[in-house]
Amino acid sequence: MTAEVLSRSFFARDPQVVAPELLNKLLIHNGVGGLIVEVEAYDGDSDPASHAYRGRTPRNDVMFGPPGHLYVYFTYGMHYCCNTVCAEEGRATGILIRAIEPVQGIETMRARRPKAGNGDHHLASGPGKICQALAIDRTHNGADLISADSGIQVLDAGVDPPAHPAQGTRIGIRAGTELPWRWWVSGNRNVSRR
DNA sequence: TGCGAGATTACG
DNA sequence: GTAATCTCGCAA
Repeated sequence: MTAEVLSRSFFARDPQVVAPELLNKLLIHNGVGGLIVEVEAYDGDSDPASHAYRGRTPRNDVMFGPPGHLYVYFTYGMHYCCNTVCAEEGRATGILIRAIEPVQGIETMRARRPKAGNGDHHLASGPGKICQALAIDRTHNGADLISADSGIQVLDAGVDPPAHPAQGTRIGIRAGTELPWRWWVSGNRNVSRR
């Protein structure tokens, strides 16, 4: 399998452009990961659903930094969610990785997700589940996805994004609910809501 | 310094 | 339908 690290410039574009192109890319942490099959775009100070909507804070600081880094946040007292930072430095955008299709290290994922039951499509079919399955937490906030140092990378596995990804509104938000900034691989069983 | 809400998950 | 669980960010 060919697998090349994505370039910084791949991420240095509008999140609404990058998001559908992230579908079928490989998210890997230390040999454990899979194909991205569901994403949501968040567009900084123009997007009322974004954590950055009300300006820069310690929590959302990474989103204001250079593209190609990982923004990890903790929510509901128990879950981590991870995003890829996009656009130019100073503009706070992120793409929430909502679901992946397990490909590598599936047994490791299963051990980390004892509540997943049978079926690979329960291992990482949600943003909190991904971080459990890939062991991503706040220590990975700001990790560089281009450099290999962090152990977390987004790779081009040689699978093209879908020519016609499914698109709809984002999940779990109160504001900006009308914006159609969620994309997923149509029919994939790993998508968080089917 | 206090308090409300949260880009969720799992179980009843 | 709703409990679990804790951090952040704004208001006072």
